[in-house]
Amino acid sequence: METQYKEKTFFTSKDLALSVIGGRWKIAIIWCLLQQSPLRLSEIQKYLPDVNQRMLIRQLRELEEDKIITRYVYPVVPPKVEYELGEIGLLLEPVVTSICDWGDNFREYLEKDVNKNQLNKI
Amino acid sequence: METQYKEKTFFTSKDLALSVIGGRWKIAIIWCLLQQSPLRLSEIQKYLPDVNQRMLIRQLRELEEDKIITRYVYPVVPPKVEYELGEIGLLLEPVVTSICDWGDNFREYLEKDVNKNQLNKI
DNA sequence: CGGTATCCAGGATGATACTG
DNA sequence: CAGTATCATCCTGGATACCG
Repeated sequence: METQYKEKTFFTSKDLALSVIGGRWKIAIIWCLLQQSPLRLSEIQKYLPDVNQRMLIRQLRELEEDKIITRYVYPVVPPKVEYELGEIGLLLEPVVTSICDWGDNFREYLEKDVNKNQLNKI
Repeated sequence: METQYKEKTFFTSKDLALSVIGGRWKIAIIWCLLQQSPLRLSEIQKYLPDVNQRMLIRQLRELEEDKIITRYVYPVVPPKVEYELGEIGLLLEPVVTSICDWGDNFREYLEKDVNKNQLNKI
């Protein structure tokens, strides 16, 4: 999902939000930066081993473009770059928290379901 | 994004949640069903005119598979099908709400930004 | 270290037409 | 109405090579 709000004029709040945070790995990236901040690219990669580097960088760039995160480049050798949530990015904490909470509920729900099925087999 | 939790063994809560609700239009669909329920396919399409029918149906099927929504088929002519959030799907309300709230914040943030840029031009 | 460039493959998404 | 089938396109992922 690409950033689109610059080209469109009308958006509901959910459409606007989803156009920014709906990308494949964006919530995961924001989750990382809520755990620890700032983070270097290599550190984000440790948090998210399933994301390949190219995709990770793409999503980071898009988040940067939308001012969700800030990218700090230190002019040193070897290069050092740090990522950090910006003002509006930090406000995503309730979104990430509610998603994680629901994930917990869903896990319990799945386990209840497993138990039910096992009972049915008796 | 496809449902994956059936094949994988280890998941953080966020990964589990995202594997279920991370699909391109799933949050939007859930948003619809929180506005009004039950809904027929054609009604969801009115809520979400940007989603093509094939994709909408796919995402509905995946959500059904994961027990987030329930699909009721009435054996009438012409066909009548209704969609409704299930027990665990209803618990997604805080997720959708927090996303909408953030969207509002982001919109304000963008407008502040526009004003700043206009001031800079003076 | 933190990228970019390229190629290739597969899956996700979209547009359109068609059907029971 | 609620889909399915088909075809085209875009997004994503993996591997690799290379650079400042």
